[in-house]
Amino acid sequence: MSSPVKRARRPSGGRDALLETAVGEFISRGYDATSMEDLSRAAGITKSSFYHHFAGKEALLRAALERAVHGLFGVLDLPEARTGGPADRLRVILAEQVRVLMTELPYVTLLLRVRGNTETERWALERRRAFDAAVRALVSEAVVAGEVRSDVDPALAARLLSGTVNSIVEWYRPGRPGTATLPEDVVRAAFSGIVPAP
Amino acid sequence: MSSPVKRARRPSGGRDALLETAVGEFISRGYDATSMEDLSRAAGITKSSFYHHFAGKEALLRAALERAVHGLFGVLDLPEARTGGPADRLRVILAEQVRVLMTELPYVTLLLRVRGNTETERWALERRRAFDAAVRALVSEAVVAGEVRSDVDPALAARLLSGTVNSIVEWYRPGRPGTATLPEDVVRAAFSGIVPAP
DNA sequence: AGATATGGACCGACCGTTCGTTCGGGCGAA
DNA sequence: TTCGCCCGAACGAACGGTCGGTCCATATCT
Repeated sequence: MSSPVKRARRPSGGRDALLETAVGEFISRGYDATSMEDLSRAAGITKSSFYHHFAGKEALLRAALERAVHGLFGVLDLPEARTGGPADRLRVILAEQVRVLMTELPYVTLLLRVRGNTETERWALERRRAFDAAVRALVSEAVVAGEVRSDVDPALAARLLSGTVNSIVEWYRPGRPGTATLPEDVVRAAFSGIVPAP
Repeated sequence: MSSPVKRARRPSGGRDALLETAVGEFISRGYDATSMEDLSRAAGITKSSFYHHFAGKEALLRAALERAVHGLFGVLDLPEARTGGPADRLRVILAEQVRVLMTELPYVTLLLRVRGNTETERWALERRRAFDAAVRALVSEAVVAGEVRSDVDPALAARLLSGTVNSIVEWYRPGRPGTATLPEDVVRAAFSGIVPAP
């Protein structure tokens, strides 16, 4: 038989498990405030062992941010996000963006906290801007097509939309009750009000 | 004549000017990634001179966070925020919260980035939670009073509201055109949709 | 008025600590 | 024996913070 599935024998695990642990630490303390020793301790190995799996601290950040960016842009490539009226496409993208945010929570959280100190962080910021620009263009399309009320500034609406969706990472935690319908709830809030009149 | 107004003769200025400069650096690089030498350079004085005005790095953070918290809680004490129906009070608080966010932009921005690494940061987090709890209680009141549609989960609505409002610090910059009506625009977006149907 | 003392603002040099990273080697499975 | 995985010890750099002292406008003394 061919080589079986390589499974982690130690609790520290392989690259992916190490990355997940590290991202968790980055999120709870902040990237700069987290030392390589913090990461090693959380993973159950020494600092020098960590360098056997990753070239350095920034390589960890890079790997995490790439995963988040990949997930986010995957939403834009979805078939349902590329056909139909602008308002419907916007609905699909919103709901899917929320879903990516839920499944890739730690990585997207990290992406949303990047400040642009290093080349890696600046790359991530540029990708975020590109994503937001795509959403903004879609809102403009929807206004022109008359599919949303004309008293909205597309730029403002797009910013508030991004802000609303992205803020979910501040409180959503997987496995908590009442969040199964979150993507649809967010779409409804966006189109008919967060606190709608009766 | 009595002693005249003491005015800063040097560009570096007194405590307030120093604090403003420091907060600006904290925001653009992140608190942990900003060194005391970065701050001194930005203020035009040496590191040791900076310690003449502030006890240390954390004292700067504390001063900035206190200013932000004070501004935010001032909104809850407004007369219009304490009388009338829950929906109207919510409207007032939302608009005023946006206004505080605009006038105290750098300080509130810093407050929203705190992670809880030090005692000062944990205090700030606790104050933020208290503010959010007040808003959440108000949303619940509005639902009970029938002033908003009953298909909203008050907890979710309150979280999305906070997220939407707070996300403004990510893009709002003073003196930019088209933001004069921002508080009212946010209230409208919250009650009838960010991207409202026609 | 002129000499002297006071105190706030500022500075260069330095301290101990912690940081990210490197290095040489140990150890068990294949 | 090789190779993946791991380790303790150490590196130079940068960090937050301290120290003794200079400068100078103003207040006080003679």
